[in-house]
Amino acid sequence: MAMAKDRKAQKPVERQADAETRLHDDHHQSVRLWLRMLACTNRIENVVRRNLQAKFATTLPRFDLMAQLERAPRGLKMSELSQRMMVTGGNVTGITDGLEKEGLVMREVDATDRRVFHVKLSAEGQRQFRRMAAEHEQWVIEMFEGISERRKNQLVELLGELKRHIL
Amino acid sequence: MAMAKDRKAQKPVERQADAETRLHDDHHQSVRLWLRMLACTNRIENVVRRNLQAKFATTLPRFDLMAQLERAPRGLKMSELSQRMMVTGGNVTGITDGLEKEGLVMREVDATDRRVFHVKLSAEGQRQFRRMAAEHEQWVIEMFEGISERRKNQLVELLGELKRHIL
DNA sequence: AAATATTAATTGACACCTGAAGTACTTGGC
DNA sequence: GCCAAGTACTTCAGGTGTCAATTAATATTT
Repeated sequence: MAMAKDRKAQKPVERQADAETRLHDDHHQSVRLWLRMLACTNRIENVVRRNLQAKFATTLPRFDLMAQLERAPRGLKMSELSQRMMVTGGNVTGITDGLEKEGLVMREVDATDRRVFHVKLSAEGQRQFRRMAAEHEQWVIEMFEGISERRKNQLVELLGELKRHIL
Repeated sequence: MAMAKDRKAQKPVERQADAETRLHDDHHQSVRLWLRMLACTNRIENVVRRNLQAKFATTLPRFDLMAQLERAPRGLKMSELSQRMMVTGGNVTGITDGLEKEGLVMREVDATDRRVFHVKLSAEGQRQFRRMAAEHEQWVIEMFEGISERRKNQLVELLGELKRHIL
């Protein structure tokens, strides 16, 4: 992706000795960081997606939704799912429809607010998710197994800070 | 080998729910790392996508394809685009169709092999891409601007190693 | 040269995802 | 009580993405 040629800073930046140089380098630095992160994510995501398809005939979004529900035995509202999965509401509706049709999740009406649904894993959904989750963990571990424990810790820490910063 | 939980007793502040919320305490560190990376990537991607839509009425895949072409003035084959964008060939066909219809790219036939196309940016495509790329760079820089230079360097380095390992 | 295999790109079926518009319900001010 | 504003979810159109099957051209084998 990306990268325009050098671009003069448009922000009022102090003209210290090497300010411009540092800013200039920073441009390339951030974009490079972003592209590299994106490349890593895409590769891992592709592997997980292909494995889910090949071994469980399911998809990443379905797995993701079920993973959210597994942590919330009392169920989650559609809006909560939407927020946690970082996707739009309309999307959650579609994925939930599919899973419900297959009997893996169910919508339960709220006692006091008839607009909201509480989505839960069915017994079958729980069984299936647990089988998938165990394998999923192995896939991820294998992909990261060339990286030392120490570096993984560094990455977790640095990405944690990044995550906090970008809100 | 268990991970250090960062459940700081300090802050009763509710954590923003996201992909990482699916974590159990006993999940492997690699899974934690993966989900955190995914969360960061998703957030940044969402910002870029929304900006591209709002300011240029275009999309991330289109931008991505044009970015690849801008770096290859002699053009790229469909298969090369597919490989560099890390998506399937069928997908590239669709995106290229759209851009071609809008006159931003063109397919040129190969002199010796009539199966291949060389996709190039049109003059208009170049103009438009350069405008977008400049802004895109700013968006990325702004999102990363809370992170120190040193940490960005560390991230670039660590992600580079990760990228090499997962092939 | 003819038959076969390989390669580049496209197509079609299906799932995902967004943004905007629509429906049903609840809430808060009067 | 009424009604406007807000909330929870769904629907719809359009672009993105996969895989598998197909078409067309080139390479290889015989």
